Amino acid sequence: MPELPEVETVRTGLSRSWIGKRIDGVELRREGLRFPFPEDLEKRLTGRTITAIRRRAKYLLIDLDNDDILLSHLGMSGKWTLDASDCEGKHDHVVIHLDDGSMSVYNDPRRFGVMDIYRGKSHKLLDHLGPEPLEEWPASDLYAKLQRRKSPIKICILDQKVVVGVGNIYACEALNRSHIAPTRISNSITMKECEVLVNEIKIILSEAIQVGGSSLRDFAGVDGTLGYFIHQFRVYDKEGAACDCGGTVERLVQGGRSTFWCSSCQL
DNA sequence: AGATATTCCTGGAGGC
DNA sequence: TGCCTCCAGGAATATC
Repeated sequence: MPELPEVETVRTGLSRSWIGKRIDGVELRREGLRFPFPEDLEKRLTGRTITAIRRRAKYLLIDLDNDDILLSHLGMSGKWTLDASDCEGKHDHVVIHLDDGSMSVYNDPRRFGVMDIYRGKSHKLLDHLGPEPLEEWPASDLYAKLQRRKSPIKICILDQKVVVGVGNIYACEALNRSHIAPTRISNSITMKECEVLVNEIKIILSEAIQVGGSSLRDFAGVDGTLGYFIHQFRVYDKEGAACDCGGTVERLVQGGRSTFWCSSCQL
């Protein structure tokens, strides 16, 4: 579900409520999500105070007062709810009880999410990740990576080794705004086009963060509020609709996933 | 190494 | 109403 703007929206929401709170209890309702939970997860969380919440790519990094880090990835359908009134939902997998008496609930129907705890600099899932698009990310870095590859550009920008945080929606939207066809083979993309694309990715992610991300089926902020960026979509899930240029939005499948684009203005 | 297909899982939508 | 198939915001893994 969540791409960088949605995860960032969750990070902000969790930060407001969690920082400075102590975890008084943890309930793990199943063995794990995408991967098994570490055996000592409950023990390592209980009694700890949350000191900060960071984001790396689409991962939430929850810093604890003993230098352990709780890692949470929302997968396609994961959702954190703060101040939850109940935790008996069918897919309520993890419940955290805080010292103010509140409950935070992690719900994830498809269970593609990840929950792990680690200490130190690196984690297996974070090791290979590419640059953060909203931090230092020069177009020359993207250009160099695209030169070495021979996949369609859409596939490349979804690859977290090339750049992190861009998922299917924002990949489609950024390519449309950049007037680059998703089918273009990566090593045919010029430096000039990389500059445009890097710029558009930065802009679209920033704009989406400003309005709380995009709410399609599952996504909502930690208090249930919806993200409004869906109203800014120009191509995503709009097959047959008119593009701004007067052309018609088309759909194709790349890497088993839907791509929406306009062949009139994306070349 | 890089490209591609497969895999995990549930639920909603649409066809009949 | 029910049953079926297809599709969904991710990304590790195996295979060539």
